[in-house]
Order: sequence, then structure tokens, then C-alpha cells
Amino acid sequence: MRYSHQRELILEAVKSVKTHPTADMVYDSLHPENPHLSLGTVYRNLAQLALNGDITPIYTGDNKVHYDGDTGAHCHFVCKGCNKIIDIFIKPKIPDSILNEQEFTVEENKTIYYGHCKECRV
Amino acid sequence: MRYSHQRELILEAVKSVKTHPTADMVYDSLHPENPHLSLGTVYRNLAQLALNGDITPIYTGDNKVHYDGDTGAHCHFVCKGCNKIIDIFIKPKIPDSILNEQEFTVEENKTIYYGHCKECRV
DNA sequence: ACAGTAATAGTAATCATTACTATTTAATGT
DNA sequence: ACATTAAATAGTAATGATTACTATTACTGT
Repeated sequence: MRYSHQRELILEAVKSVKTHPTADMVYDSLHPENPHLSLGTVYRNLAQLALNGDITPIYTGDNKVHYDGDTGAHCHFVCKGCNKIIDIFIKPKIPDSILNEQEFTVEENKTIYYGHCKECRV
Repeated sequence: MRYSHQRELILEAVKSVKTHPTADMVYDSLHPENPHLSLGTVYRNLAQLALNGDITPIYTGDNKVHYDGDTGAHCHFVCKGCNKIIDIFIKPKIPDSILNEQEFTVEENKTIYYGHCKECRV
């Protein structure tokens, strides 16, 4: 993976916030200052940075891929009301019974807790 | 929610398999025998059945919503090679520290383990 | 500086999903 | 059984996120 100014911008945009942005959100945050930045470039780089382990994709079910600039092992809470994602700094552990499986090899795990945030509670 | 023949077909199609099908897969499995079944009907009913708690949506990151006919609490393994989903019958527990949170209320949780299955291992 | 190749911009295309509307059908009361 | 009413469907059009394509630009090693 060769250096590019755009990739650096995109990586920094994800790492500097705690909002777990989507490609669209990253594009919107960078486009005013970088009018020639292309949305396709944002999508491609986010996918590449994720493959490279620099950021982590989160699939919440809102039909958009979010990215987390913090690649340390932790979980997420997703509000069913406003779709907000909140970091939960608990390191999820992989049970031994799964690590000893013969049918598959586990490399990573993702845990999402769903519910309602204070603002969206009824 | 009123009874409909189509909804019964769709629910049964999800419950009778262990493949965690998408809307498209459910449609393909039912369409030959039910040529007037509409893809929109499949999408609408899967969403409704999920809301009703009869089936569970799974968001693996392959950009399609899969559904699980087994609504008992358990986890999933997803193969990064072939995208196959395998049930893992471990009941994930919610840590007390999260249940006592003031900022949000947790109602459910989903855990996915990622890796490679026997067939896709290198 | 130059060649080679990865990355970008801008746009078009794809694919999953949702919205729309006329018609059908399940549930309810008479 | 029959009429009424509202929910559900079929079929199609539209949307929205993401990917593909292609000519151009810009790193990087020699």
C-alpha cells in the first residue's frame, strides 16, 4: 500500500473522532477543505485501511458500514432509537470451546449491545 | 399483525433451514412453488417477523441482512472466505457493568466470531 | 529524470432494499 | 353467508450505499 495524501486525510478523519463515521460522513467532513476528494476514494481507502488493520468496520444493521479509529479490542452499544454508537471498553473474550473448534478457526470477534440511550428512552 | 399465507410461507422457510438465508435466498426458495410471490413481500415480512421476535436478523458485513429462525440466545461464526454462517450455541452474557449503565439501557446483544472455516483455511 | 505502477477523480453502473399504488384478502360485525 | 374495513400483496419504480470503470496523476526505486 503506497502513501497517498488522501489516505492520510481519511485515516486521520476516522481516528480523530469518536463518532464511528460512515464513508459518507468522512467525505462530508473532508470535502469542504478538499474539494477534489472523490467519494469513491473515501470508500476505497476505508476498505483498504480496514484490511490493513488501521481501522475497524462496524456492522450495526443500519445498512451503512461505520468505522472505528480505535482498533483496540472493545465492544459497542447501538441505540435502536437514534442509531448512535457508543464505545464499551470491555475486552470481549473468545471461549476456549471455540478456540479448540476443528470446523473453523476464529481470528476476531465483534460484540454489539442493542438498546436505547438516555435520550431515546421512553 | 394479521395472518397471511405468504407470511406463513416465509416464516417456515427461515425456520426450516440452518443456512441463515437473506431475503433473496428466501424468495428463490419459495418462488418456484409460489410464482406470484413478490420479492417486496419477502422483504416486508422478514422485517416484520424480526420486529415481532419470530426471527433474528444477523449483520455480518456482507452487505445483506441474514435471518436466523432460531431466536434462542446464541452466537455466530462467519467465515471470511465463503461468508458461511455457523451457529455457536453459547449464550452470550451481558456484563453487570453494562446493565448498571446510566447512559443507556441494553436490551439485547449480538456476538459474531470471524475467521476461516475448514474448507477456506489456507 | 524516468519508467513503472499504484492511487485518484469523476462518473456510470450495480445491488440490496424501500416506496408506491391498485388490487386482493383476512378479520369482524350484522 | 354477506358486507365492511383495514391490513397485506403483487408488480413495478425509486432510492441509497457501494463498486466498477477509465483516463489522468503522483509515488517510488533505479
